[in-house]
Amino acid sequence: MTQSSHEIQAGQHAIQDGLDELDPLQRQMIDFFVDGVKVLGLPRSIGEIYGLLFVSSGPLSLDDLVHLLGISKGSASQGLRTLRSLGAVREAAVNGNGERRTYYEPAVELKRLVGGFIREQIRPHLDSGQSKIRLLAATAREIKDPDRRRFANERVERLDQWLCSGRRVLPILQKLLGQ
Amino acid sequence: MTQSSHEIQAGQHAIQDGLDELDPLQRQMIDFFVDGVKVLGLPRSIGEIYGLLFVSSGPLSLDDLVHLLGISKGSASQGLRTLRSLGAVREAAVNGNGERRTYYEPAVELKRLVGGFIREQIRPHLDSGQSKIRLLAATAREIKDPDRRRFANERVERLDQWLCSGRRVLPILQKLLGQ
DNA sequence: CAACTTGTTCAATTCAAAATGAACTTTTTG
DNA sequence: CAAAAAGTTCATTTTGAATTGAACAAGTTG
Repeated sequence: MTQSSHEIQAGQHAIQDGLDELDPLQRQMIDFFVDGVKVLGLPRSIGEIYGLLFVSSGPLSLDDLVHLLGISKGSASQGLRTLRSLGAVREAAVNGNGERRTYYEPAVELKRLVGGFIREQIRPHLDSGQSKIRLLAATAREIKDPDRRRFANERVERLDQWLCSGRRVLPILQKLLGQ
Repeated sequence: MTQSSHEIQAGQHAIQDGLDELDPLQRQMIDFFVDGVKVLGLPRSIGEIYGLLFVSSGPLSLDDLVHLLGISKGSASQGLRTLRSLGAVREAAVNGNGERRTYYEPAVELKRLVGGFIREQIRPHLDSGQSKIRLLAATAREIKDPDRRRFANERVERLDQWLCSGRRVLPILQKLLGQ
């Protein structure tokens, strides 16, 4: 009786892998998140996965996602990895008896989601931006012509200000969304 | 003497359309912005255009961009359109005599850039999100089973809170970056 | 008005990112 | 230990978005 539980878990699918034994609400919600993650520059499959978890009242396994969404095991695995790294899903405590697969449920607190996104997607870019600015500054210093050099320095300085503003704002943003 | 001026303008190119008579600083800066706009989900060409304008001490015409960056007239035109709509680029007052083409210079105040991005890219998504949530709410109301309906309403309500938080934060963000 | 110049539009093409699926590792269990 | 289940990895394929380029305004000039 290895696979008895996932039928009970969220109660929405049979064994066949047709991609659409989803009810209207589930589809709408998935669409919502597909669009949502696109805005954030994340792949559609991640929106589908998170969306389905978000409308489901119980946790789902990788297999559930594969069957219900009709996506490949590869996509599901990678998608879950990313969502885990963002802190957008967590492993659900396994209720079951001799249950070996892991079940996932969504993190639904905006604070946590925003925090994860900032940590994983924004900060790294700010950091790499910072180091690119250092290189730019070095290159600007090499310029012979004084006028051109002054102008270049001005612009590099401007970039630096932008990044600083960004850094300053992030924690505030996080705090404001965490109310 | 229709094209005498653009040589003087920013002083960096001959008539030939080789894509790289760019100096190291220009290339580095363009790379910086190519990466930057990718994060924002905008196409590479837009990063190239804005980046080149940003390092140039004088305004540039569409033709200048085409020649210096080695991109098509189509890309340059579309890119400029987007940048204009974002308020990231403005037409420069034409100094010249009988000059017919328009020259562009970058907006370099973070406030303006962020403002344009919010107005053009974020707000529309928040709005369409809002209306999708209304549809979701309607669908949720249709659910027969009381428990499932209650859960669905909870989740839809949660989404609504997210969007509200987003709306609340945007103006604050804008103010903070506009210091 | 005919020959240019400047810029836009949009169907066709190109290309990078995402999805697939088969091979692989690890763990379980009879 | 063999067979099966759960999940990961990664080379190939797919697909959607960006880019191209040719056709098309619109405006200018002799």
